[in-house]
Amino acid sequence: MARPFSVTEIESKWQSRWLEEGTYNVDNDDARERFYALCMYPYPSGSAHQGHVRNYTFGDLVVRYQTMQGKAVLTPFGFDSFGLPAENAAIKAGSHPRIFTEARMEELKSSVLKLGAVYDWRRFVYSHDPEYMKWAQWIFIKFFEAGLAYRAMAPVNWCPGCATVLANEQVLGDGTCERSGDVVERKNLEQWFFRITDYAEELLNDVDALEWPERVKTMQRNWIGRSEGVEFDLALASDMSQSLRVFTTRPDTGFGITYAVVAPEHPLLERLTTPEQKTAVDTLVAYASSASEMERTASSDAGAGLDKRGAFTGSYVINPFTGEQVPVYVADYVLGTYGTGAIMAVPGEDERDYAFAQAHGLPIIRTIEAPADVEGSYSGDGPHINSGFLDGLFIAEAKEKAAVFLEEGSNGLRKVNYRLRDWLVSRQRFWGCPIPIIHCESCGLVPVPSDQLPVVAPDDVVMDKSGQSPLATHDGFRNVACPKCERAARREADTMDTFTDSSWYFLRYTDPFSKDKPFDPVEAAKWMPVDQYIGGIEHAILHLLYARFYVKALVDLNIAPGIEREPFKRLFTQGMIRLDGAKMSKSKGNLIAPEKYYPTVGADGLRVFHLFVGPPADDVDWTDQTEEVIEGCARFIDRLVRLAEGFDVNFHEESNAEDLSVTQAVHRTIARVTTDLDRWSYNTAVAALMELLNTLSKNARSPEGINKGVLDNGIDTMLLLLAPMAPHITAELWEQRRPAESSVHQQSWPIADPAMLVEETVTMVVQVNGKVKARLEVAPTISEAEATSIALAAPEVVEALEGHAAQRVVARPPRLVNVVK
RNA sequence: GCCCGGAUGGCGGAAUGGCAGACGCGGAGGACUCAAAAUCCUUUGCUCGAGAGGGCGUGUGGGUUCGAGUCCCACUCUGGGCACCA
Repeated sequence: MARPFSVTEIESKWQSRWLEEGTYNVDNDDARERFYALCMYPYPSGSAHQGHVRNYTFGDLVVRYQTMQGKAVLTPFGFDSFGLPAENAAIKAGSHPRIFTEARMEELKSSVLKLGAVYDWRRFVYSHDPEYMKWAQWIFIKFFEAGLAYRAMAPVNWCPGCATVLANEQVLGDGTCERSGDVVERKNLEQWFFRITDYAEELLNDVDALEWPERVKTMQRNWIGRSEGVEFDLALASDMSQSLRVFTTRPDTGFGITYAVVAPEHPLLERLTTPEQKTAVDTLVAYASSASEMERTASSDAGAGLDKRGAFTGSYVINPFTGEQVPVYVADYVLGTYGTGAIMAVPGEDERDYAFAQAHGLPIIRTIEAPADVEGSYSGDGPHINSGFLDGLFIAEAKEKAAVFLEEGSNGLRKVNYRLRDWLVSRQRFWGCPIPIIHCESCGLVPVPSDQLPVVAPDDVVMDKSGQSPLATHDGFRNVACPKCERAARREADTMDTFTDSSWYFLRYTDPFSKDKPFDPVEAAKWMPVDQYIGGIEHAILHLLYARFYVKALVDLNIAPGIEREPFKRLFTQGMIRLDGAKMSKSKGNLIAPEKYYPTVGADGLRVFHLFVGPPADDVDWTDQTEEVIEGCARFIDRLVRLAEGFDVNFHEESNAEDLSVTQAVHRTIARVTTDLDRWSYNTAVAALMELLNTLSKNARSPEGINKGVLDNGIDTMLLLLAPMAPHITAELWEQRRPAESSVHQQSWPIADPAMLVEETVTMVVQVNGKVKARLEVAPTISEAEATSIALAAPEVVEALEGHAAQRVVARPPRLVNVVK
């Protein structure tokens, strides 16, 4: 494609100018209104892929647009540079993860620069920077001292093929390892946790006020999974002084309890098991804790449809509602980690209990009248039956009465439970931030003194596949004197989950200059919360939840006093790019590198494509047609260049009616593009600019020509409106046309003149029975009576009425009149 | 199974309850050219018709309304999230 200008020359000229002049550097004492625009902290995966391009195109548009709106825009960049892929690559090549990571950081940085995205590079932050690690560890210690970080035994995901522990997100839905495909096993190890559950209630409540996509908010709510219920005791039939504590959200169904179930891990299981049942129970427990654990819980099938394996313990408990004895089972469908690890089972109203009762021949009693066509359990509302003092009541009222009953007689306690678990933050990996704790036999867990931070892993570590942290076998690293008693002690060998790094980087950006603290709360408060956060939907739960937790905790620990408790005011989640139906990603190897477009359509052309291809939130299918659409976007830029350079343009002196309508179109476009950019409708904003270009060029190329001032104003306005989308060519053309003025990017965003938005005439549609019969040019101020009378007088309407009188006339001046025959 | 989205020309997509298909891609025709590319112009939902013009049309079936792509009900298909959380 021959283009009317040199893409590479112009783009590299402006890119180096923005970089050298620090055009988008912004100081913390800037007097303008502030705006914090942020794209999610990227993992340095090498050169950018189209997903990055899309992300940074949107982010850069926001930065440049808000700058033209007169704001001081904070636009930082950095890297989430710790992580397993670099470690695996290093093991394979016998190299060091830092070498891989830093090479890839350079690649991605250069990709981003070639896209023309602008940042305040003085604020550059990356996770494996010792300066950053120091404060990451300092925060960990603060969490530890406040009891927010603790150690406990926990089951972790172990991949036998990779001989390493995996993060939850690396385990696929079917319980296999995303890399090797092996079935992931469960191992019990002592691990570090953050007490995120302390914040469950606040994390849930604060979701409501966030300006986030509704589906992301829903996903967060579901993940936290709040449920209200009652915890109470089921007395053992053999010894009424002993009891089994259970949790239920449906106390109203208590008359339907026909058995109870404890989890295989339940501490009381051994005592509940009678000698005759011991073999059956042991078999079940062995099965539940076996290597195929993940196969048991993870399934593509509905949970209730899974096999309901279980065994009778030999013991009985008393149903407090009926006084009857019911058997206690052990079953793996009850989780040891939720509620009390034991349940009352009500097969009549619970799907899972029903399946279990069917499989084990246990009685099923309905306690709510179900519609006639319901087979199996019924969880809907209805009057209670077979329920003594609850008979006739509906769920809400019955729940309340039943709760009071349990409170009075069975140690009942109303309780709220969450699905959310504490955050397991330790990783047996090398390429992460070391946990700054020393294990001392006499002093216990001792934080590394702050003057010894950061704890940095030594380079001469052997990274093998033993499965324990490579740091664990490095004596130089591990052996250390206890900071308290100075006796021989050992350093923690685990590193932190990389999600901890991305949980506060946006705070460090606000003040990366502080040497004596992670960030100055006063400086951070000037910028926080982030006004516009932009990223992929894949982070809808984990990253966003963790970062929200971090900020709340940092405020409460007085590390970030005065900062908004929610870090991200507005979130936009872009759609993903798909190739042949699969998400485009490095790991799938189905990338279309943006580099190939820079010499041809340029960054501007590629950016306009990403804006124009469809709604920013929607997924993009990369197809055969895509290349042609990208070229179409470059063609749009070329047509603008030719028009701006006066190619084939005719002028006339006096300004005429056509010129006025062109100027009106210019102002209408200002109004449309502005509202479109504000509501993230970038595809229609580009369409509006294409339309304006069509109007300008049509008039300028007509034999009568156009008034020069009108055309110049039209082109200048287009350059301003297009500047955030195609920053290079607009800067170049602006400089050519107005060499004495400052850059297009330093201009104010244009404002539509309201007088120019008023049209002299509008087309009024006249319908008969909803079918369009006539179009009339009328004044926009036309009255209802006037509109009605000229509509009825229109020949097409008279004809359509065939002499009948109109039954009814609906007039919506000035746009429409509908005559009902 | 539960919870969210989505379904509009050949394709990507536009449309505060008021002219369906803006804008672009692709197609067709033309201008320029020895020719091609590039560029520019015209045209392009389907269908009947020589034409004027008519009929049909936003996944399906109902409903509300003078009027529905848009609102309501019931489905179908499709994408995603969660998934034995009591």
